[in-house]
Amino acid sequence: MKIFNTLSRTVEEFIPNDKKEVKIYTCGPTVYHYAHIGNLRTYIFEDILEKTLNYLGYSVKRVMNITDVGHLTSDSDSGEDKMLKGAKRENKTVLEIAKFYTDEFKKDTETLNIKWPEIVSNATDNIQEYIKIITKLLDTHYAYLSGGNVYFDTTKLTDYYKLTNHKVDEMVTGVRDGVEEDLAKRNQADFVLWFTKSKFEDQELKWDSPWGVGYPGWHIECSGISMKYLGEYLDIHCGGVDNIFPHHTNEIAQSEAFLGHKWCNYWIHGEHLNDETGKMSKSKGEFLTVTLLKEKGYDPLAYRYMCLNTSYRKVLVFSYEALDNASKAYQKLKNKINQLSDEGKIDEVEFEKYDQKFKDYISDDLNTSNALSLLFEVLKSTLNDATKLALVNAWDKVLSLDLRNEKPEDREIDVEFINQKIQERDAAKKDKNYSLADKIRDELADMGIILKDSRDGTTFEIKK
RNA sequence: GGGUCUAUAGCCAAGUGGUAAGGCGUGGGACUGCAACUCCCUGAUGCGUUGGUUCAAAUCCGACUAGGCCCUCCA
Repeated sequence: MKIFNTLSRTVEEFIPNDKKEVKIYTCGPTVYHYAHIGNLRTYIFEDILEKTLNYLGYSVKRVMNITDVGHLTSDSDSGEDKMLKGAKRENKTVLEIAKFYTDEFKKDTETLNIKWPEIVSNATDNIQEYIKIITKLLDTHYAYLSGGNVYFDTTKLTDYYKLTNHKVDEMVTGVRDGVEEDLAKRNQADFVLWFTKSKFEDQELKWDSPWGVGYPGWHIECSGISMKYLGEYLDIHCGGVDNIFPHHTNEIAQSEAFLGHKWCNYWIHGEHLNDETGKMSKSKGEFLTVTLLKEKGYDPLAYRYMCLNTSYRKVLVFSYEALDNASKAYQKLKNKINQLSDEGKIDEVEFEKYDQKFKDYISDDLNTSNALSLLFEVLKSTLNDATKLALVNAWDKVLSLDLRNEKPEDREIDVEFINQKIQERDAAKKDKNYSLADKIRDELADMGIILKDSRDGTTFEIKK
């Protein structure tokens, strides 16, 4: 497989440390509010990555964190603690908020057919890991104590900026409004590993540590959780592009200083979903959630389709026009598939030929756009239905678009009743009583039963 | 100011040196009582502008224009 590595800014051949099992760490959500669909785009991309690796024969061990402790808390930041803000907003404790929004996030991922990682760990469940790492960093002088906090000394590294190509001298502090310089730091780029002093006096969650009661800095959680579950050598670390700096830059710094060797070989970042004005945020413009899409009558998987129609490395601009576009295409795609019959024998030779093409596309830096085009090509081809369906079923393991409507077995369907209605309508049609015929059709439609007239008679389909 | 990315038809979008995939929409047709669904046909002498390299450029190089993102909250 070929994949774009942010470390080299080129597409590289993917070579895992262990041929059999690929170790992936993905940065999870901060659970202080509902996720918007832009947040979810990143998880869709990571889901495709994991399933692509599976499809190509690798087994994957994937770990994700849930940030359930306020981690804004740099003294150089005047923002608010997001977790605390969420708790205040809803009159709950931080942990209650975390639990609630973790569950909501999980529901959203299920709706979008995103596989929940094998291991998901809360930031607050791994405090001892962070303490272990920080202790060693202090012993080896990569870290220092100042003003009650533990800082990482970035000048101890020669390649601190290897992920971003930033130049130290050109860095500007306080570009964003309200950012102040932290005077306890030795160097501008240093960052906090452990807090005991913060301007946020009401931080709820605190733990004892060798440096006093406090809480971890926000970069240390990912390093700690990753190394705890995946060991010293990581294959892939993912996240949204916004994490490249400072979060991933600092993760590399502290992890490699701790380990004494290279930590992760491939850094893969998903681009954002923007709106017309730029970056999507929870406080600006319409708060686009999965629930909102449903309320507006969209199938959430149409959004997944929209994401798969382009590269994970390109900014996607959200518009209802684009979503309508994707919805229509997705619906038509499913219609085409659901009129195929299971009859016939699978043409193994053709199956292999097309399946190889599919693998070539998805292993080309996850080119899902071409994979979808190939799907349309197959449906248009002269292959028999059984072969087409076999390909659809196989590829949907990666695409996860529910391409075949499940038979609605969970719903009681009175086939007798429907057939009787169809007969009534046929009779009405024969009498040219079209108003009655249309009335019957509309009534059934209201019940979610869609009639389809064809040369061979009328059939019906149950809408989910 | 520094870093980084993007610009292809009304819309989404593939394409990484060999003469512009695919989808949506539009228009026409088949089917139909009418719809819906499905099927067939239909669109860029041109890929932000402009120089250059080359037998050959959407693809490589330079300049310019427009825009996004990052530069200590962030997917």
